[in-house]
Amino acid sequence: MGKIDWKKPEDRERLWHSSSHVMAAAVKQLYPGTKLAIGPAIEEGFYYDFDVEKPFKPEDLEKIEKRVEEIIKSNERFEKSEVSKKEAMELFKGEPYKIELINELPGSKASIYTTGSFVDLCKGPHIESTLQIGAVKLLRVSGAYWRGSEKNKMLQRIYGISFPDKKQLKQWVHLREEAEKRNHLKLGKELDLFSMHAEAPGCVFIHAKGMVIWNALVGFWREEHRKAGYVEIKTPAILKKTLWEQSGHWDHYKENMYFTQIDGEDFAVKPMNCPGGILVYKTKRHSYKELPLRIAELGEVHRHELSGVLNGLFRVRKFTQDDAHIYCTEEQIEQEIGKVIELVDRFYKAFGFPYQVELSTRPLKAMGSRQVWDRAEDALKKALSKKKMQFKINEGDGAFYGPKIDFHIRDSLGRTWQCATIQLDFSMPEKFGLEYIGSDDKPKRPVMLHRVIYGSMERFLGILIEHYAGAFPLWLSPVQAAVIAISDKHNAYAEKVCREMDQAGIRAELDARNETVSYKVRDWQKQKANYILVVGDREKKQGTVNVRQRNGKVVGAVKVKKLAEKLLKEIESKK
RNA sequence: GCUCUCGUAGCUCAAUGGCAGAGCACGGGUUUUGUAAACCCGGGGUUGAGGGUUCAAAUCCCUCCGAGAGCUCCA
Repeated sequence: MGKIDWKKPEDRERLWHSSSHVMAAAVKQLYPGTKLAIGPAIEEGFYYDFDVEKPFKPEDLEKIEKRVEEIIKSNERFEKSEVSKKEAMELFKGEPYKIELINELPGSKASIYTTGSFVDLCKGPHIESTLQIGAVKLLRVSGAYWRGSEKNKMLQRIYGISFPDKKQLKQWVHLREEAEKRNHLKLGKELDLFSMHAEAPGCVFIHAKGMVIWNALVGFWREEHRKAGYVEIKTPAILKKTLWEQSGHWDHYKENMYFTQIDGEDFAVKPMNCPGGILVYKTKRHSYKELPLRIAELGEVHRHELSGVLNGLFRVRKFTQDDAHIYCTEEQIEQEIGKVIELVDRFYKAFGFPYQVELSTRPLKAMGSRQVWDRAEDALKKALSKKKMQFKINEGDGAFYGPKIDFHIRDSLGRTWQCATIQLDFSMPEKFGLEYIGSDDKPKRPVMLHRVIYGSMERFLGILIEHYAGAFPLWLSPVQAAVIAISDKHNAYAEKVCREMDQAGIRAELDARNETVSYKVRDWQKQKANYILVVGDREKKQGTVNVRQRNGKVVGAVKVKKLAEKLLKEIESKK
């Protein structure tokens, strides 16, 4: 019997796909009326979709898992055979989903796999025997639409994962528990960074400590944008319906917008910042000499997302975009894209995020001429190539008004997030009749570039919490130094140290509580303060603090001034 | 929006039809502390909301609200 090579993706796929068959077999044995849909291997594990009368309960999963284990032990072989479509139809009589699939098969044959008494329509490949599945765990059950369309019936999907041996399962479970410890909702509560309330579903309440991180992010953002030649504006949240009709949001985005009436007139809460920004652009005549105009806005937008898609800080209804709109000539597109790419790279390097780039091109229903699109796509490609960027092309995935570049960062849990995006827009300038005066004294239409880097401040904060597991680098950390007085005799000195650190520009917090040193050290360690400074008689006499690093290492006595200098350097380095 | 699961003190959780509890946190006191939890005492609840079944409901049923995991969606 061949060995499963865990490192080979194709072997994992064989194992998982086979496991899904075994699970389907178990379900069929336990619930004979069940209709089978499909059961593929996925990135991590497998699932099988079932059409059942009653949805599975968690207890059912245990039962199914037990039966799966029994089937595995019985050493069933995976046997492939080819039958005619007609035979297949006969074989899968009473399985409407399989019949639908058979009907769509090209040619006259169908490939089937038999495992014991279980038969499935399947191309394979599979493992040889169920004995090769060393350990299985069924993870969860959820609804899933047949063929992924909400118009179809909702089936019951069971997710699972399997391994060649039990030890690997144990490791995997352990890893998952570790990952769960960095869950941003949990850490957000423990570290007092933010909260969410039933009174405002999908909205975030950012606490004082969370705001420290937020402001550090904004500070970095402002500094980098200033250096990159941006100016910053602020536009209102509530704007008249007529503006949204003009921008096209009324037609295309109404479902996701919040509305209100004031003095008998309709208003909408902005879901995007561009129309407001455009009004600012239009307050005066612009010359070609001013272009490119880079106008940034930390814009708070509201989008009425479906209740089921809300997800902690990752998907919210009210969020802050680190938006910017660049108005430029067509000739300037390439250069401007290049500059945005550089900016994005600088940001992600600062946080240690690896990222991938995707380019989305002209969709079927596109606005503007093919030539303009070709030039625009060309400009995007050239800008990427010039930066020696590897990128994936998503044909036809662009917005209707222009092609776009997306940046996907990978977080510590291995999930990818689309954060930064650069979108070319020929549509808005048209709709709003934007102009600049060219060197020939004739009015011209500028191209508009929409871009974000963090994407959403709220989501980026969530990603950072998990990325760093709550242990923020010094420049972002809410409490950079906690000063612990050994007894209340030392409170005055501790307070002095705290003040000195504070005046040097370090976020220091005094802990003069009537508790033991151990208690306070433990507390600050849990709060992930970067440095814990213990002061008692010795330190008071020498004008020092006793430094303990976040990793638990006690460095020893350091003069207050020296420590402040060292920390400032560390903050400066953003490490 | 759809499917499943969940909602008990500020937090983490217990109580499975029969007196709503524990630890932490919080308040008061003792203690004056040297690097991951000192000790004693105390306050704290319309069990998410509303309705129903029952002699009796945190527990069973229905509706609503909220959350989590998925599905669908994602300018």
